[in-house]
Amino acid sequence: MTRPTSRDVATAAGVSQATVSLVLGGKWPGRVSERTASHVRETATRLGYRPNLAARNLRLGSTRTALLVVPALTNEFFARVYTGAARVAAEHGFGVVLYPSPDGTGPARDPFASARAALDGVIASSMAAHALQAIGGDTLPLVMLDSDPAAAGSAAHVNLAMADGMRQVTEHLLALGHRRFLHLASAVDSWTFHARAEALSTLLGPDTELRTVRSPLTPDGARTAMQAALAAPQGRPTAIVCDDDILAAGACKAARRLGLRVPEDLSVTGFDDLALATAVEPELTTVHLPAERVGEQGMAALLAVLEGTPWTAPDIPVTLVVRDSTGPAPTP
Amino acid sequence: MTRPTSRDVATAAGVSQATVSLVLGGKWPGRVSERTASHVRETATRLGYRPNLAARNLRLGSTRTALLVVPALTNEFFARVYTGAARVAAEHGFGVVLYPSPDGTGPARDPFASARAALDGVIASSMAAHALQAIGGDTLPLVMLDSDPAAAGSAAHVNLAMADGMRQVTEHLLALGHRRFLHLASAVDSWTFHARAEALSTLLGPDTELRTVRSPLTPDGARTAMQAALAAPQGRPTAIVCDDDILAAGACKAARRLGLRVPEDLSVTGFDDLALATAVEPELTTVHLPAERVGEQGMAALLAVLEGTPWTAPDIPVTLVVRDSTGPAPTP
DNA sequence: CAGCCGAGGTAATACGTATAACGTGACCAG
DNA sequence: CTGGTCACGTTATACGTATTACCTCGGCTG
Repeated sequence: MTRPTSRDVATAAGVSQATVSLVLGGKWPGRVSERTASHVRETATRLGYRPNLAARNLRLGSTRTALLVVPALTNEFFARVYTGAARVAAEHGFGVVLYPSPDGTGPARDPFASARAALDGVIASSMAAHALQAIGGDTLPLVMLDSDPAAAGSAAHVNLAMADGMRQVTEHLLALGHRRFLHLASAVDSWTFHARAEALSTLLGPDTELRTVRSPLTPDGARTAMQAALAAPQGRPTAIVCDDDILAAGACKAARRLGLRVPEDLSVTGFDDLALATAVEPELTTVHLPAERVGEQGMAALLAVLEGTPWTAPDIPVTLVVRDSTGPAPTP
Repeated sequence: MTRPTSRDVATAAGVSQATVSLVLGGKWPGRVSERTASHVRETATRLGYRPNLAARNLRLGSTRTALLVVPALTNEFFARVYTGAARVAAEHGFGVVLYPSPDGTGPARDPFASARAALDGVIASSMAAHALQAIGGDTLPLVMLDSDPAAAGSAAHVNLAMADGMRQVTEHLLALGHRRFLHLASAVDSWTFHARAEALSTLLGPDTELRTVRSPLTPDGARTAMQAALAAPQGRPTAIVCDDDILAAGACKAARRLGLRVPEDLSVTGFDDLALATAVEPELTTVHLPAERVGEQGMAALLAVLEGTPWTAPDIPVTLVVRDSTGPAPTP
């Protein structure tokens, strides 16, 4: 009725529990004869034996499980980060369990208890990193994703080359003749967005104009923000640099409602390169962020930390993908 | 150096380990004095004590952890299912760990080992349900999502009212005067899509025309499928019923490339009501599927099964959301 | 024939927790 | 003064596994 234990297998096979453990653990070269080994294996499968992970974890003192802290999985970017992390984890016999930190305000409840399993380490996305440290996450090996390198201190971190991405955006737009910019920025206050904003303002020359509007990461948020910004009496921006494809899509829509054509009257760029970017029309010019690679490197970094190996890696490169939402600046 | 155990707390507080366990477990009304209880609590926090989950799980014989098997998290629908399941789980002190079954072809590797923790139960989305049973998932309490009620047998299942959703779609389109339909169906061979196809073909009257084209769930897939279908010499369909918003968005795009306006020349409907549906233009008329509720009910069903309570619930209702991608059938 | 060795196993133990079963005084009733 | 009860804890044990240390016995060496 109840699940068979290694001892059940042992008695059924007429050997000791230790032998079962040795055989199934693959630790029997020279300790157990081939004959009994195969007999044990056969008995185990016959009984449908599955090792009790809780017991094994207790014994080994390690669960081979990492906690990934992300704001929201419904954001495709983080879903892809998870996918990458889970893949690398699986290759090393690790598992990944998720802790969604609501609204990027940091963990609402104790993530270490919420993860029902004991944890070997933590991978935290930028929005939650410091909040996590405050809770005491630093008692566990920690890897931070897209976090301020200065604040990260000694902790391993995996960053995207956000500033370089912004450089590619501005160079593209400047080459197209744009001089009046609107930065449609995320309302979330994380290093990622801070780094982008800073890069943008330093990259633009003195003969340019830059306004910034912050908006929640929803299409509606983008639309209302845009309406306010474009309705302003003074010279309209000709290029909208958005922190996110969702914002960019909303911006395109808002522009068209105001009678502006994209990209003829207005150029729009995004970040992330979500599936959305090629689903809308015009297809978005956007900075492709290799989200899976962020997850992969995050997990790789954690594995390195767990082994005691020092871990460093250059920022993950990002590339601007030019599509149909950007064009030459309109001539007045 | 190493993490403190309950025994460490006990010696530090000058009591026995059992007392620590009782106090921290909240089982001390009348067994421990208020004075020592608070002293123990204080010592525990001072030492930064965290219970070893592996040990607790072993002792209790339960991990309060469920496995959620879904095809891919990057599909917003399943990300939302997870979110709902995780919320209800958290309310009951449960955790949810994910097993992404690649391509809906079923688990590639043993999911029970991949989940590094012992499991209390499994919630499997339709695509993987039977594959899961084949592996031996039926040794664990099982809840199936969107699976064939006939095949589900005695297992608890949570289904969306797909047939009713399709009814709403067809009624809407028929009322608009459409008679020639194209079903842009998913290439995935699951009950969900089978149920929809069957519903569609039985709901359409004899004076109508229905063709079916299957396509992978990507924008490009939809585009090529559409091009083939609309280029056909015989009478073009005036309404495209898509199994998915992604397909619908692709269909709209393909139509426009062929010089057809949506919805004036061609009506398009979707399923799911993803964020995409309101991001594209025209905004999609689509069947809203309450994905979070699927997750919530799935978890609730599992909790009921674990308690031995019989669990049944009516199909989760779905509602057609009429937006801008459907309109009156063109008059020839 | 004593001694030894290696092959093939087994017995014992620890991991950290939750809980059932069992003290132990103090205080009070008889 | 004795027995009982209650308040407050403690001792002991089990969960299922991995691993260390030990055992046994046949064969081989000297």
